[in-house]
Amino acid sequence: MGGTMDGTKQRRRGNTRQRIQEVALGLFAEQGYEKTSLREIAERLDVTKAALYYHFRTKEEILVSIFEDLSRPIEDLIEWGRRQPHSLETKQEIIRRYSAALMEAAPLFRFMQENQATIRELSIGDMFKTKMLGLRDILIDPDADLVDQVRCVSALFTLHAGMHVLQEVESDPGKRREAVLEVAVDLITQAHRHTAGD
Amino acid sequence: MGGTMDGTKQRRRGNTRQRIQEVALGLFAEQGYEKTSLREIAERLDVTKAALYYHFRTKEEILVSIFEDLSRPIEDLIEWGRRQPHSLETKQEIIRRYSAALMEAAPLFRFMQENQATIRELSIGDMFKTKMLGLRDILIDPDADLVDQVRCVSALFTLHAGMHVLQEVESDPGKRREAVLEVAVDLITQAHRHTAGD
Amino acid sequence: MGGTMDGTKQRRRGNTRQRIQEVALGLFAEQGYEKTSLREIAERLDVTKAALYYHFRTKEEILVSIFEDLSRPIEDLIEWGRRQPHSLETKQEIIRRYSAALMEAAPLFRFMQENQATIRELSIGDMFKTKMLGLRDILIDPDADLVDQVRCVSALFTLHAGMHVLQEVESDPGKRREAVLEVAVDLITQAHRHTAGD
Amino acid sequence: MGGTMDGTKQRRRGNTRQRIQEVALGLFAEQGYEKTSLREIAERLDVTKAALYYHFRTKEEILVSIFEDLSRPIEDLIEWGRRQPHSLETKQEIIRRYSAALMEAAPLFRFMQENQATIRELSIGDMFKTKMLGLRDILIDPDADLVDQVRCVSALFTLHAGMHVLQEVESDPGKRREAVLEVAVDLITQAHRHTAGD
DNA sequence: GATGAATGAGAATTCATTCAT
DNA sequence: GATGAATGAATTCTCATTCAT
Repeated sequence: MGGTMDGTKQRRRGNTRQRIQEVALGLFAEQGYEKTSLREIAERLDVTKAALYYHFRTKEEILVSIFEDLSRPIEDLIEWGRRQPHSLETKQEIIRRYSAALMEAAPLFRFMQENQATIRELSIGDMFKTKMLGLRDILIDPDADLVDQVRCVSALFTLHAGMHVLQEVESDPGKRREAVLEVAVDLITQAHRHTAGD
Repeated sequence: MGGTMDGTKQRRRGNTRQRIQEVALGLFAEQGYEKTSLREIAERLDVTKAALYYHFRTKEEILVSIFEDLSRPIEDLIEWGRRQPHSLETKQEIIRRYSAALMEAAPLFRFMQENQATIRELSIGDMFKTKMLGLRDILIDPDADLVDQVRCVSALFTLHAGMHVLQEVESDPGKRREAVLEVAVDLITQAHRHTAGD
Repeated sequence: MGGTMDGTKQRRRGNTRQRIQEVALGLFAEQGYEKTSLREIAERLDVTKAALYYHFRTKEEILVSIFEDLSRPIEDLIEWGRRQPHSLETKQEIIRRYSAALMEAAPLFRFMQENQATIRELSIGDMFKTKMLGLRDILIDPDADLVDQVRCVSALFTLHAGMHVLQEVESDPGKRREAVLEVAVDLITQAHRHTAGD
Repeated sequence: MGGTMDGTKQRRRGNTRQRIQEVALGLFAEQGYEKTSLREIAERLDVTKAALYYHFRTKEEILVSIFEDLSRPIEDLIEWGRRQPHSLETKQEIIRRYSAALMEAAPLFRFMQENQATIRELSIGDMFKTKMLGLRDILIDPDADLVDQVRCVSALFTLHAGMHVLQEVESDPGKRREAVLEVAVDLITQAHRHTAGD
């Protein structure tokens, strides 16, 4: 009251929307979407539930907005990939960039991996599926052997899952990521070679 | 069968517990654990909610009982694996048998994959984690390169995820499974060769 | 199974009804009537809920039967008191015998004291009230001063409540009872003297 | 009152919390705590059950809040008593004031007397016990004869119980209270005289 | 940009009770 | 003398959502 202003209350100005997204994503990733209530989100932000409704029309919209904001890099990547020749180099680069994008938005993707059942019912389920199919179409040659198609998918899964596993074996996330990346690139490469006869 | 009467109501006798498990697993896999209410399960069985509570003490107990019953083959497999030499042949056989076990209890494992966030909070989360670590300890050589360790984990993930993907590319589940299996075995084999110098 | 018989199962023969009453009273006194479920009673007896219904028609009937069985001495006491002259000696004797009767059926009376709200709604509420009025009519002279009437009621309450209090001050229940008895007799005596001018 | 509108719906504003407490206490006292459901309370207030949960987190919290609000005078009394000399006059005054305090919050204390079993399990059980022990410590001389200690406790019980009894004998609550008070003061006085040799 | 008060729908769970065997 | 299986009605409680202020 009076004074020059600073500190908690003031910093809040205008970025409540984003703070909601951050806190919500944190809780969604930690506990799951259904187990996270709006009350909990509001409490952690020290606002009322009604305040959330000023910024978002529904609970689902909070999630959708997070997804839209955080998945843009992946969208861009796919866009980029589409315009490249489907060469081995491109594929390898896609894998590398995809891995980087996953890391950037790690909580979101952890959430998506652990809440597939929920997501399937929600609108982002379709959005995500569409994106993944876009990726797949770049990586997978439609003429390829079924086994090689599986390899491509496996590469993708390896990236997705690799982030959260093996934490006891290797604690340095950088090294872990590198190893995961190597396996993924390897799988893609094998798949490509068989088909292209390269 | 035979005798004075049969039909729906009579056949029910004594197998309600199992019917609950079946229906519940179906719904859990389809909609997720939290989105499936006991009302829904009861309605589908044409009994009252209270009847469910005669057979199980909580909603969670229904899930736990399903898990315990259906995951026994995997437990047996791990037990078997532990007593074998950690040779390449053993590892390959483990992968093959594991794949078969996953298929046997496909709905359960689909459920587990799609509801990880839920499961993590529940008691079966720990049970499952323990089992997976048991499997990993058989497949992974502790001296192996980190990359090869990732390959082993990747093989496991490929099996898990492979069942539910690529349905548009190859509609025959048998062929799909074979392809998935080949990729997994391949990954395991690569990992083993590097380490064993075979 | 065959043999001479002994031990738990055999001893049960024919006295299940009574065992139900005992266990039920124990739980009713400990936790209250409403918080004690038939499931709990059955579990403690290692029989099924349905077995309780072989012996009693309702939950309330269990309580009623306990009350009827255990409050008979008090009924007898009142009967006896009615036929005596309403002299001081009689009143003192009534108090003494009543105190003894309360001790005999301590759990029942503890239960009744701590569950008055419940009992009021149940049929034993009326039974009990009738009995207490009977007692009162013997102890209280209708011509007596209001204050002396209160003294008589107070004597009764002192007996009822005195059993469960002062446990920290005096751990010997015998001494406690004696002290309580002395106060009660004293109150009755005062009340009688004033009225009778004795 | 003044302004454009009034009447039932408007008057409600802002005092719902208190109205819940009033209605709840009424029902708790009439029927007992367990037999009173939140549905009943809500219906009587013409709000939904959920509205109760906006104001109180649990059913128990409703009771606790009532207890805290209504038992403050007693707390104050004990505080006051602690600072006085433990003379006969103080003790008599305590009894008088305690009696007045009981009348002020009669429904609460009737409830507490008739639902002891319930209260024992709830958190207010301990709060109440602590208060009563505080009172006792003022009234009872630790060197006193056991019988005199009983007299003090008996005085307290007489006050508590006296309010609800003898309604058929004397219908004027004022006179009843006076008579009860006299007996209680008498008991305290006797106890004090013996010990102090006054 | 947010709050206070409330709702309607629904969740899991518990209970006394019933009845064919 | 007792059980196994089930029911119907109720209970406490939680949630996403709304809206006047």
